Amino acid sequence: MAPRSAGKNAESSDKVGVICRALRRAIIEQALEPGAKLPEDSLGERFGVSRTIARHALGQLAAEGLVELRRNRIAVVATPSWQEARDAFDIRIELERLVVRQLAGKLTKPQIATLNAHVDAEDAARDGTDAVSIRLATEFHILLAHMTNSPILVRYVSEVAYRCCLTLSLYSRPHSSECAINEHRAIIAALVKGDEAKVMALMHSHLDSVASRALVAPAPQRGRDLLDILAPYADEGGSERVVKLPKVVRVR
Amino acid sequence: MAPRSAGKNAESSDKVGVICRALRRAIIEQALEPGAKLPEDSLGERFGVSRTIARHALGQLAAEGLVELRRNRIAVVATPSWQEARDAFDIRIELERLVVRQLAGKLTKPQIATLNAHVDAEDAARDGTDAVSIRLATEFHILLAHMTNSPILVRYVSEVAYRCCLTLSLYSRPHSSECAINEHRAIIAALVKGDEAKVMALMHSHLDSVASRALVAPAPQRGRDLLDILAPYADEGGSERVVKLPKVVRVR
DNA sequence: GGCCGCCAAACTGCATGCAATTCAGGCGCT
DNA sequence: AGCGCCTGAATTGCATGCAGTTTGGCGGCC
Repeated sequence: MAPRSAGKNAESSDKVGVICRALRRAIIEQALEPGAKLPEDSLGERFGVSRTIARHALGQLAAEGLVELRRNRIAVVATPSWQEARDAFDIRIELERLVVRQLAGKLTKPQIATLNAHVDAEDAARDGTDAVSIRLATEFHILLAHMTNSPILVRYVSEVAYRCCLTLSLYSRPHSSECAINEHRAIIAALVKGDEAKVMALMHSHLDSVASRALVAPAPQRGRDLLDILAPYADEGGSERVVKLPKVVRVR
Repeated sequence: MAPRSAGKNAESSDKVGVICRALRRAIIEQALEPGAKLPEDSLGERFGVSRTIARHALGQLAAEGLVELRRNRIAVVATPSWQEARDAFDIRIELERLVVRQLAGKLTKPQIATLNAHVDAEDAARDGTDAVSIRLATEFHILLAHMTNSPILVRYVSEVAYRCCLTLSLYSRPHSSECAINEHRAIIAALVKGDEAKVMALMHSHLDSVASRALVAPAPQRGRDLLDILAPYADEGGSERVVKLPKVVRVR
């Protein structure tokens, strides 16, 4: 219970951080869809900074996997493959099991209140847009991570949760949030009760159900995926082996 | 076994990537100790690039937790607290259990050969410097992660493994590698045999033993830790509440 | 001697400029 | 009409320059 460093991470007080946070939020609220272009100029202009800063922000987001950066090409919002989405959920399950394992029976009263308040907010937002519900649902998990007081865990859970959001907006159109909210409440209850095994199982099944609701089919063909299919053949090895094909595929 | 995208990540073909890799390696080989200063100028000069690029590289490494970036201050190699070290190992254990779970019984012959060759290399390096053994031991784990063909898993395992290296160089001076090598061999054997539960247990105990060998004591006082102890009291909240104290503490 | 404040050097924060590359659309050819 | 080339506009890669901040050491003062 001893307060560890809740330290601000590297990006939190400068303009780069502002841009990162704004873009992250735009991405998880699906205002920016996967594949959306992010030119440095436009970003810089929009946020009132120079390209240098916008570029740096894109670098950070790329390191988090939210943005794809290819040399000499416009940055785009990442478009994870179905398999990557699945992988992200697998990792997320393990990380969040770790979170609730550390938290079981150790929550303070104010923490419990905070969690309940958050779920209430999720409830209240049920008749709002999907974007907001998704964001709130994700933030619930990040909130839990924060309560471990482990900056590393916070970072990884946040990142992977954002990535999962991204895949949700790619592979699952309808978002039914009521059940998720109930599951959140169940998790809080089990955490308070301190039943470690139970809460780990709950979290597991919660995430697993979100994942399987979202990632139902391997969906080999969906939307603009032709390039994804081609990608593995094109980017193998270090030496820019380029697949030569007639320019048939056109994105957007 | 279908080959997924083994895609190069964002940083791998430009000068930024070169600097990042060089610094990462220098850090895990302890050529750069925790706390070492990394001025943008010097880096740029050393690598023949401008400050802009060096700065960008530092940003990436900061995102990975290897470097600490404080506004208007020289970047330094990260100095994780003991608790952060412990957290990193906890996360690492979960992630690597996931790795070997995915890999159990699914290794191809060439993969097995690669792994064996690597452990042989570890063996051969036993009478070299500690730095090299540590690096090789870490690379064994990253090699395993690569074989899952999951770029996300590779990224997280690599990051957290590097962080653990960093803590090793902080909190544990002597490095006994023989047992680690044997444990690596045992893991390979169990992977080949396909015994999922066994290999997960092996990996768990392997990492746990490394961790407990390294992080024996809570070590509240060790080296330069005064600042770490003070940190939680100083950096709480967003608004730069600075602890005012006579300049007694001096680092280096 | 020890402590405080000041000042120059060092360093970062950021914008801008130039070269190189990619992109898009039009033109000519078949 | 369809296909390919070619050119200008858009965009990135990177270095440099300037302004603001920190650092560390020197001199003065107690």
